[in-house]
Amino acid sequence: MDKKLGPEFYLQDTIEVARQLLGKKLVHVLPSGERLSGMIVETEAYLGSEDPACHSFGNRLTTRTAPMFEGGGISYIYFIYGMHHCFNVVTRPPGHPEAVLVRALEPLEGLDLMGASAQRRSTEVANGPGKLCRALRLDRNLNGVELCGSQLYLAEHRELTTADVADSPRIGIHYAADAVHWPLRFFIHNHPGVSKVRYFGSS
DNA sequence: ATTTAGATCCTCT
DNA sequence: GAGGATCTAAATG
Repeated sequence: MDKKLGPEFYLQDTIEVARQLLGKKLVHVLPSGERLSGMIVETEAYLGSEDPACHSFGNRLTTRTAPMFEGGGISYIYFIYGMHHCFNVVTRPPGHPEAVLVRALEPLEGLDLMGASAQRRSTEVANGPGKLCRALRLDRNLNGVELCGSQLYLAEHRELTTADVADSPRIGIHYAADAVHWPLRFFIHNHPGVSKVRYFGSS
């Protein structure tokens, strides 16, 4: 059925992975067997020790950042603002603590379980990093798990051309000095599932 | 339409 | 003890 991405995919350059994740499908199979999935429509690259916006800036190795120091192909999920989780895909070989934040999904399977309804359109239940974790039920129990497994994985879904992909500075990293302006956010141009941003226009 | 405030807790200094 | 890779609701112009 699903054509899973192989381990090699995750070892590539982080910016390359961030772009290529657009159009891919993220799948979470619950213990009950029910499937929650969505197409990735927005990502951000975090470039490790040289990136002031990255949790692993300056090779900061802590309990939280440890997954990023592992080899690419596992998850990095952290808890933030006292109530939200953020899901990342770890990239590159061991020792390069880099990752891609998945910021928004277009739900594909399990819409009812994600809280979609007539009132709440499916493109609004996972259009943000915290919201997508709630929709797919991703939390710290899934931190550091393999993304080629049967529980949580990524798969091919839609082929995109370079014309489908837009970029912008990353969101919510005002503390990150000059990196504030780096164009490391990628999203599918004109896709309704992309998160709403009130910085300067990027729809 | 845009801005502000509150929720809420884990991680690091 | 401070602040955060966020979200929602409520207040304001």
